[in-house]
Amino acid sequence: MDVNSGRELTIAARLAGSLEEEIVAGQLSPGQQLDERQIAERFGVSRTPVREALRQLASAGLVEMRPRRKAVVRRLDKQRMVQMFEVLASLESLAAECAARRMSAALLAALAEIHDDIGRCIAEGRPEDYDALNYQFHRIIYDGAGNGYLSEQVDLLRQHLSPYRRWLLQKMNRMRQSHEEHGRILAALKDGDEARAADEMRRHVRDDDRFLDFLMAQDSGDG
Amino acid sequence: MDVNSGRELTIAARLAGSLEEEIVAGQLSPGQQLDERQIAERFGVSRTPVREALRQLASAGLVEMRPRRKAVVRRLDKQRMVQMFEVLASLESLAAECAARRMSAALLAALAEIHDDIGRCIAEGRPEDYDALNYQFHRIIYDGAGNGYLSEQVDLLRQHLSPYRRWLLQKMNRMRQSHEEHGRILAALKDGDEARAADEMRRHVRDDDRFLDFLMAQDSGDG
DNA sequence: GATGATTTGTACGTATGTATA
DNA sequence: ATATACATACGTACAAATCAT
Repeated sequence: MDVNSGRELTIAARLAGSLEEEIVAGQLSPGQQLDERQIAERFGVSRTPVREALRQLASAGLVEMRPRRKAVVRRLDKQRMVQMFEVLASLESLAAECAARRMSAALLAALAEIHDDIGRCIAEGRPEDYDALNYQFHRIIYDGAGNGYLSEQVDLLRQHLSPYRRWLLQKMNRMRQSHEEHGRILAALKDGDEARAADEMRRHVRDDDRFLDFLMAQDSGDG
Repeated sequence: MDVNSGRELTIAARLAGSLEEEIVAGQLSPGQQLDERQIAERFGVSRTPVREALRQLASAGLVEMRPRRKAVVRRLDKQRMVQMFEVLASLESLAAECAARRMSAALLAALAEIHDDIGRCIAEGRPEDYDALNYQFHRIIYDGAGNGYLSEQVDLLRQHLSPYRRWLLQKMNRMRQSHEEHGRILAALKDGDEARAADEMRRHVRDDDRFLDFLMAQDSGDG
């Protein structure tokens, strides 16, 4: 959870982490303005570390900063979101491909276990646990890919998309279908079939994309 | 060159751009320490915007900042570099795949022209122009992919790798082979063959990767 | 459109932590 | 190991620009 509490980081770094969490969790919603002074007061610090944290988040793509304007939580339009899902699908697909080649037996077992957990979570009607378990499923595949850089990038991208993904999953119950897809990915990994693993994963993530497309066509899109 | 001179950006933003250019161009080499005060003096500003610029670059992955230490230009170890090339190959492959589907005839013509330019550049022995032309070749494919986010991400990744790529190309003459590979990519795009375009592109970028691997095994690796 | 209030951008001083003799 | 030198981290002050009236 609070990754920063242990080590003695700078205030700016802690702020960046906290703000990032709030954005990802949806407490700070896209389009919202971020007042430096207000944030500084809220955290009981001066504006200097706040500014540095904001600039860091801006560089990470979570907020937008224009020269003399308030920073705002970045608002993704439909097109960009679809584009990001397209890239996410490609990266996850790469991860699955690498994992099929390099994944350890232990990790594979852990993956199977998470898959079962998700199955139980759905059967017993506890959708609130789904998000975390789903993340773990994918996370294990990143780890199994043995590519730390890929891991970081995919993680970042998922974080950026998470506010919207959450909204997506809230509105429609895609969990059942998603779980079946997980099953196919798992099977491909067990077989060590790189191409099939990559393909199933790409399809899996792209289904989320199509859903999003469908949903945003219903809600009148943003500005 | 100085993209920022036109608009009225903040000093911090200008600094971030300038420092990024210097890092990418190799004027600031990996591992080098960045002294806030020294940079501030060099650009004739105070340390505040320098700090913000450094934090931005840190978030972008170009420099490393640890709490009370000097910021240093990020030094990529061999393993990480290989991992980054692996991701780059995947993203470029995705771009080629999308481009095969969506690329306009005009862009395709431009691509063919650049390809010929590169051919001339090699034939006439002007290797100094190669880098820029090579970048243009790839750049046109990103544009043709019609995915702005992908474009940005690939661009960023190439920038991060460019110091090492430059060193790579200086040491060995891979241009001729690279040009042949470009030819195959171009042909696949003309045929509108998504799978082949993606595959050729992945192979093309991975060849750079293997080269790097080979080279770094010769020079005694860094610490 | 002009003016005042608010907010961002930059400079600088002090405190705290790091490296070194 | 202690102390000295030094660089960073943060806070505060002021200037410049934006927004609202």
